[in-house]
Amino acid sequence: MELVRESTYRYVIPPHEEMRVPAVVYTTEDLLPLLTKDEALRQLANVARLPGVVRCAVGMPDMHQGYAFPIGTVAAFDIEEGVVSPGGVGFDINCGVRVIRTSLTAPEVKRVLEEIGNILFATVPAGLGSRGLEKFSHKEARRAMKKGLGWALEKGMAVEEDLEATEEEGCLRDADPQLVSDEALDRGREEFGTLGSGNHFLEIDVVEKVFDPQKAKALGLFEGQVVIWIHTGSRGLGHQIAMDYMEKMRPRMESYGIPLFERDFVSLPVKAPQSQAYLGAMAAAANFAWVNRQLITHRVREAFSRVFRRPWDELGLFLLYDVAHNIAKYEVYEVDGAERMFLVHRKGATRAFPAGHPALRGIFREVGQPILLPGDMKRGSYVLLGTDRALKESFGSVAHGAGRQMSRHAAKKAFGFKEMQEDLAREEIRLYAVDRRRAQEEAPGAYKDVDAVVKPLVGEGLAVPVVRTRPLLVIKG
DNA sequence: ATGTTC
Repeated sequence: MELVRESTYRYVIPPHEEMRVPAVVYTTEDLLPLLTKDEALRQLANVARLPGVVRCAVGMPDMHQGYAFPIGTVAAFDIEEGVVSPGGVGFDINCGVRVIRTSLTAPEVKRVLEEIGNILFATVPAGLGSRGLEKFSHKEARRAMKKGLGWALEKGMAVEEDLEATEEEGCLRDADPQLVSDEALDRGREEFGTLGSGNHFLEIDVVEKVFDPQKAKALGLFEGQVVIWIHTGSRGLGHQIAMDYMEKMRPRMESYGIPLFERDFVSLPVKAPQSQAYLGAMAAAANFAWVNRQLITHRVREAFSRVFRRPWDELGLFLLYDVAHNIAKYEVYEVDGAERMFLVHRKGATRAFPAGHPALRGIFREVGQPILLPGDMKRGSYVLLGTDRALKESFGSVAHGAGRQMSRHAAKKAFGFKEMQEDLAREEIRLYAVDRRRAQEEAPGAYKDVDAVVKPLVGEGLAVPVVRTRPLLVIKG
């Protein structure tokens, strides 16, 4: 696969064979060997072969092989000529990240860290197959999927500020819960407010470095501050919807003359009825995921309130922001000199809108949209801001995390749980894990260095760093 | 990622 270096951190696969547009990859020389060790570049070239793909297929520095589209991909499709692809969204629909601010400092929280950790570990269901504390009726589950965070607001488990600080205000209006299968709905009903497993986590971090004091202040962030990270998605519900619609859409591809590059590389024209149905069900799963992260937020607020014996708002536990990194949405871009609506797929990629963007609410319209970019449980995570450059080059998108550099299998063999826990303890990081063997797959060494992943994004002007945080306490499924 | 098997 020919990869041409066009600038320091921007590489291009020129269109060849049936590629309709180039593929662009943001990376560093150091990360380049990781990009070529699997099928990710070939998969990205396949994305560039799909009908109606515009400008370029974009690969991020955390890109690696996935089912169909690589994880770490952004691609936009023309509404008339283009396609929608469930494999361009991923199985965990609206997997995403949120950060809760606090007005607490590290020393204040360290004194009670064990108590908070024990409460959170007991009250936030985590692990594979974990069930929520409450099983909702079919009707209630459908209402939640239709209304997203508006539903949590009604239930007294969210405040208005939470909606303002969430991408799409936590609700895709196209959601149609009637398009969600009974099987998917039944899985979802038991999964409200659960963390899940794999790379999902709940973390208490401290802001260890401020890159931009003015922007940090505008976002309510300061050095030494305690913040909480939540990474989870739509659990079995989204997974079931993705599978259901791949099965429905696959047999229709031939009649539209769309090639099937691999089993899960399913796509149909945006206008096809099956595509529209997928988008309605996908939106329902996305809304469910926002509710899921909100219910966990509610538990976090309760835990802090209990330990500090003060209401959560007095402790400053407001939402910094919530971003989706597995989703497809209609967005406006300028392509070939004209502004139009496109269907943007982000799979393992985070939206990165700049200040002034009409989709942003409140303070974010002035400052820009926070990009929440988690690293690993030892080296920490970044908060950055979107830029005009990202809007012009990468469909307002950047990477979604450090990205794996080691397979799950290899990581499990390389890292024992106890040595990992001890290694973290030396850094004063407390680790809780439901499944120890599964946690081994998530060892820091299994991930790329988050600093290295952020470097090309900042270097090419797609994002501006605001703060870096480091973990004090980690909960894994 | 996922009732650990698409």
